[in-house]
Amino acid sequence: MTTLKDIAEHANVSACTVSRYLNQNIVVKKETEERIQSAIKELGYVPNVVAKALKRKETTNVAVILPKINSLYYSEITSGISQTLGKHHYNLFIYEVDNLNLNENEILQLMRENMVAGIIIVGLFSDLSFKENIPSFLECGIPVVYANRCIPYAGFPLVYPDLTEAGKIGADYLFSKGKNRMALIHKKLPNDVLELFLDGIRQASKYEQKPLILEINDYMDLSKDCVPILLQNNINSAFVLNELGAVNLTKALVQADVQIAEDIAVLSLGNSLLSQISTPELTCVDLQNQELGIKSAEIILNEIQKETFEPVTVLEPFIVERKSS
Amino acid sequence: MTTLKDIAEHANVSACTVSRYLNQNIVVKKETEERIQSAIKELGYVPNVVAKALKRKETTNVAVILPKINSLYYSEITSGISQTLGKHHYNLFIYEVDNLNLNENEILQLMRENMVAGIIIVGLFSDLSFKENIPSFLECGIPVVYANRCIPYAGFPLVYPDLTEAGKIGADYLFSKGKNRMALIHKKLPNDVLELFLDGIRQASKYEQKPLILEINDYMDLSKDCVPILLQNNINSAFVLNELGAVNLTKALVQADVQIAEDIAVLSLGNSLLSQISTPELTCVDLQNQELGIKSAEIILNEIQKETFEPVTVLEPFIVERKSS
DNA sequence: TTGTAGGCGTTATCAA
DNA sequence: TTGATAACGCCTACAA
Repeated sequence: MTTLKDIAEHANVSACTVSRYLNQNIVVKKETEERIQSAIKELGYVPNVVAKALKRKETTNVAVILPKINSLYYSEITSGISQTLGKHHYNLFIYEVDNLNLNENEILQLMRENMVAGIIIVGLFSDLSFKENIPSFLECGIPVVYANRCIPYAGFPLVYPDLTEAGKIGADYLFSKGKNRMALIHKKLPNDVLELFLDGIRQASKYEQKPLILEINDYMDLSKDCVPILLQNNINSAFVLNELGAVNLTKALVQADVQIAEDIAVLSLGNSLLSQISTPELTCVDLQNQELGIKSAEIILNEIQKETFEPVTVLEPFIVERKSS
Repeated sequence: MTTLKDIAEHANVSACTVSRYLNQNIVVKKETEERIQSAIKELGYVPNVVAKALKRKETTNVAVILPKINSLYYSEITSGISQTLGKHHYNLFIYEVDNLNLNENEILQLMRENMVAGIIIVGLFSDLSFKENIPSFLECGIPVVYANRCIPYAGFPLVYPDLTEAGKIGADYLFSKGKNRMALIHKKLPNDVLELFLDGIRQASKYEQKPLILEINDYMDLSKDCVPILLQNNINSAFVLNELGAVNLTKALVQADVQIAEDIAVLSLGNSLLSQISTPELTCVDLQNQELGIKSAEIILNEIQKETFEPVTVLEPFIVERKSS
């Protein structure tokens, strides 16, 4: 393994000259530079990032902590993060909490052991895991971004989509299509998060409409447990706050001979491949997952490098019109 | 930051005793052990993995190199890898080649700089990137697993699904449903890979059937460019070697009033959420993506720790029956 | 513009 | 069973 010292000897300079030349673009005599360069090529020198990290007490590794990677939702966010980190020559660690079998303190220990430069915690917007642990992360001097959770600012940077705006533009859109009896369908969202959407819907309807709120779960048969309720209540639009739920509900409606869009419009929250390949293709509110990742990464890099950060970054959702409404 | 030395002083032993106690379970006097333990708790010691890596000249970080993470295909594989690495206390670096803007040599350099313990290269089975570079990885002493590519053994471990078997069981299944005029539809698969499937199909049909081979791409309108061909040729089953392609073809067929399963059976290659939410739900050949990840990780860990490896690991695909055939 | 020397936190070697 | 010492490869005062 070729080291800096080898290069130095081969180029007849000191190790520190090589180091400075390599790291800080500090001015070096032209002739020296050439000698160093050719030594590097000749000996095939590759800097040792680990040694550098030990000395500088900081790595260029950023950890992303998420429930699981194998979902379009999380992998889109991750992709945004990966893009941005890559551009800045940072490496990306992935920690899947669901697979790791570690509690939050053990994960903190893992982060410290590995001297990660920063941590991006990503969850569902209904999920608050790690929130209580962030102060201990910060105490250790590890920058954190808490992504995708809509909570009040509490001392660490937040990045999340504007769920009230999502509710508003969703409702606005459905009303504009003449749909005035809306069902708001969600999958185990806690009340405070649901309230964000409802706020938006109230704004859009000027408080004149109250959507029918329906909670679904993985074990329900939507055909039996959901569609009849919609029909009995003369619902003509369903705003589904869960993309897979929207796809499945659409299926159930089609099965029940409901005309999607004409009879009941379906609007899904989230714009992944799922909405696109559903039959009919789903109109949706795009929450900008990839952008969420990009922003999260930008913020953590700022924290790492400049030690300052935007406290709260809110992403604006938008409608993508397709066939289901 | 508390170091090993601090613990040593606090426990009145030498640093090396602490180190040995922590790492190798080497016998230590009960009393000493207790002193060390309490010092660790009292001072809140967290080992420094970076320093350890420098000294030992090896990290516990494994790099996964893949085209992009935001697809169900790659994220399932990644999830399998992540699971296994996590169990063995290894960390997972993700490098998205499509986002990285680096050529293969630069990526090699990145791996070396970071002293990764091993590399898992994941691609489509039709893609051979990095193949030529693997010898240089190995020269540097970095273990590599080349996952998902069906090539002859060439000195480094391979993990891939048995595509011939996939062709065989797919064809067997379709024949068993009385479908004797098959179209084999693929998306820019090179001939050698296509040939693997065809081999399997020949085995199943005892060389009596020749499927109609059709190549699709992202810019085609399947309704116009594909469905008519199937109808003109009296095709009654479509084996689609691309999951999204299968979903889209199914849509196009439904649009053309073709009865899926009765008129034309659709069989997709790959069993992600896409097949499940398609209408009708797609019968498919499951290639065991997650298992592919698990196996790849197991093999790289063996390479790293025991310096031996299974040369070739082949995964057996199986049919998952749903509604489309 | 360049060099010297010491240390980042850990482990390996050798000796006790 | 334990300790002293010297590295691992790099960076950074400080000095020249």
